[in-house]
Amino acid sequence: MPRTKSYTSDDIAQRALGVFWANGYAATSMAELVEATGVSRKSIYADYGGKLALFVACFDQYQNLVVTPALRRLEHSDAGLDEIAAYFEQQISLAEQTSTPRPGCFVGNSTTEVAPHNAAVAEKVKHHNQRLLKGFTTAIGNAIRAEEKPMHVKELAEELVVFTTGLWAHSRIEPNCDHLRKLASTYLKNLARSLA
Amino acid sequence: MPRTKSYTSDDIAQRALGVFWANGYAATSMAELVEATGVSRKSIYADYGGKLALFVACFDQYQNLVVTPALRRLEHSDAGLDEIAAYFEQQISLAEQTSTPRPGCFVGNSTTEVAPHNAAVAEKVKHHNQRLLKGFTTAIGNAIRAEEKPMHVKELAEELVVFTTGLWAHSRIEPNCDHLRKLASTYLKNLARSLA
DNA sequence: ATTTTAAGAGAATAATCATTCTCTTTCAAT
DNA sequence: ATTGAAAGAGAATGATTATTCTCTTAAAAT
Repeated sequence: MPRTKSYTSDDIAQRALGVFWANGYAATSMAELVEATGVSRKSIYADYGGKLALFVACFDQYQNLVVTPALRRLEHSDAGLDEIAAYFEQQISLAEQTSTPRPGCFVGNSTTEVAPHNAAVAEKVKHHNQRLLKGFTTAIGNAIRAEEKPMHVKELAEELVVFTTGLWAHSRIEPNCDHLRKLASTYLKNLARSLA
Repeated sequence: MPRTKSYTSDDIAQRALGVFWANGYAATSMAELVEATGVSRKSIYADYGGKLALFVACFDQYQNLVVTPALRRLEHSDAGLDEIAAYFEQQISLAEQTSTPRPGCFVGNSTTEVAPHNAAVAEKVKHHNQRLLKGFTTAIGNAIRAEEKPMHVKELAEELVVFTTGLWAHSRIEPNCDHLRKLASTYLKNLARSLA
């Protein structure tokens, strides 16, 4: 009778994510993916059909493995500025485990490298940004005292998404993670001041 | 006697810049460069030796053709927040002449796509960011009234550099330039408020 | 007009992969 | 032990594309 599979498609994508994240799409070869996943070309092609499809699947893995854990505290209805800070700290401490050139944010990298050429990737990028925006919006909304006017919460959250994109881009070539921490905390400090 | 050259090396790089900027490094072929520059392979290779060297040369062209004009007002010793706004407006109105996927910022794109793999490009990126930082630092410094404490001018300027990087990344996939304008003006409005 | 070098056109070359194919090996169920 | 699908190893295949080469054309100076 048939031998049972020793790994799932997700296993492949999880391991492929690490390579794509570190090197980008174009600079990652199938040979590297075979090596990094420990799975033969035959099986990769059987499960995904090709390099691009595998890359797209990595977005879901990135959400599961990186984004969801990082947003764990932020994605509660009572989250506030501390939970935004926790998101930054989580991602920076992750970056700290690598050295320059750091991987940065898989989504941010794909925004410039792949999304302009590929609709499926562009869609995933948009979805990620909306997820981030939603978390930031909740947190900033909660940080405003109820008796205050609603201000422009959505606007401030959008600003923060843009800043975040820039921060992870800088993280690629910034060797000093404490500098990244400083950038994040200064931004949040000023944000808090503007809400007071 | 010898025929004189009908174009300079800079002519080649200027035109190549447009292609690299729109498509990125990897997705630009020599065939496209030959077509876009109107210069034969022979001459491109004679002047630059290869695709990567040409790409690196495009950084200087980007400075000359795009960055320097955009920073014209900002790079005066008496520039202030209005001159920062002028930089944003200049770049956004440039973006407005294209449609999504927009080219974004040539330097920002290279930060994620090429700089991690290439030291020469990483150096150019760093240089550009320092140029931007210097202009922002001057402008923010001038915007603080003399009788105020010096605050953290450098820090605020660094924040703004990060935000700027993020903004141009977003510009790649944001169809609505007025939205980019809003993001920039809101940031500056809050910055002004924090200086008051 | 002739010479001389610049520059082009575009055909070869070569290298680099993504993808496919062939041939084994492995393992689980009988 | 045998069988049958699951994977693997890694050799072809094919496409793409950077780079080089050959041959021709163009124009400027004499």
